[in-house]
Amino acid sequence: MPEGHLIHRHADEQQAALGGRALRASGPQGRFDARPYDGRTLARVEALGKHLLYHFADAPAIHVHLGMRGIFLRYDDPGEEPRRGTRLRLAADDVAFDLIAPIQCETYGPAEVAALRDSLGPDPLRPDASRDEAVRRLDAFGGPVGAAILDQKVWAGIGNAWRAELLFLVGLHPGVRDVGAERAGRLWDAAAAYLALGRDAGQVVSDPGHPDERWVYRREHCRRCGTPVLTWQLASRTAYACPVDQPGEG
DNA sequence: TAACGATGCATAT
DNA sequence: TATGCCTCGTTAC
Repeated sequence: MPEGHLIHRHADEQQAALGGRALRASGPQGRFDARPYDGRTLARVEALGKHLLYHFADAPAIHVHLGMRGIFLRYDDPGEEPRRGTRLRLAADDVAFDLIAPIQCETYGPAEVAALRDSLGPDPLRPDASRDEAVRRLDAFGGPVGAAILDQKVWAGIGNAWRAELLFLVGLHPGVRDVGAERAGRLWDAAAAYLALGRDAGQVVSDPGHPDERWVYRREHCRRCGTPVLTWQLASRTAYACPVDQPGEG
């Protein structure tokens, strides 16, 4: 489930629980050497799109990407044994967070942190994101809008479920190529609003009155009009669209 | 209980 | 293009 809204949720939760505290760090699985971090103070947990950065005062950052399978487990008793395969445990005296099956968990020096920031477009959940820059990057992308918003260099944090639902919400077919500044701006505003709802709810929310429902994502029929949902491959992922509510095939 | 696909993407081929 | 992540929910058997 880890699209950007859940990464931000993890960052917020772990910042609140662990930020500013001296931590016990361990790598039970053996694939990540956590010893340099044991006893260090965690300055800040930061989300950038689907990436997490753990900043320490006197040590390089830790970079984590969950990929599709990565998860965090929270233990309110840090004495609990980590389950097999735990890549990283960060613990205070009253809580522990275990990282399982991430696609990336590694030490990042300042240059790597800077390169990561450079590689990502604006993140609709970050207060420092520029709407103008987001519109510029989307408008400048040559291909279909459904490929653009999955490209993390264009916007950071959107995944396949949000692609489907956000494009539905603004009535835009994923194949449309020349979105223009006005529609790009409306799509950005929807992303910022709905990802915030999703972060707070802990799931994709595309209809606040029915948070467990989707409009087209992984549906047979459009939830609004009942027309069969079209599916095809776009940017190596399954795209979903209602031909009635999202006209204008690219 | 097993198979399968999935909300991601780095890495190998 | 294929595969690997100590995964998970749903579906099929």
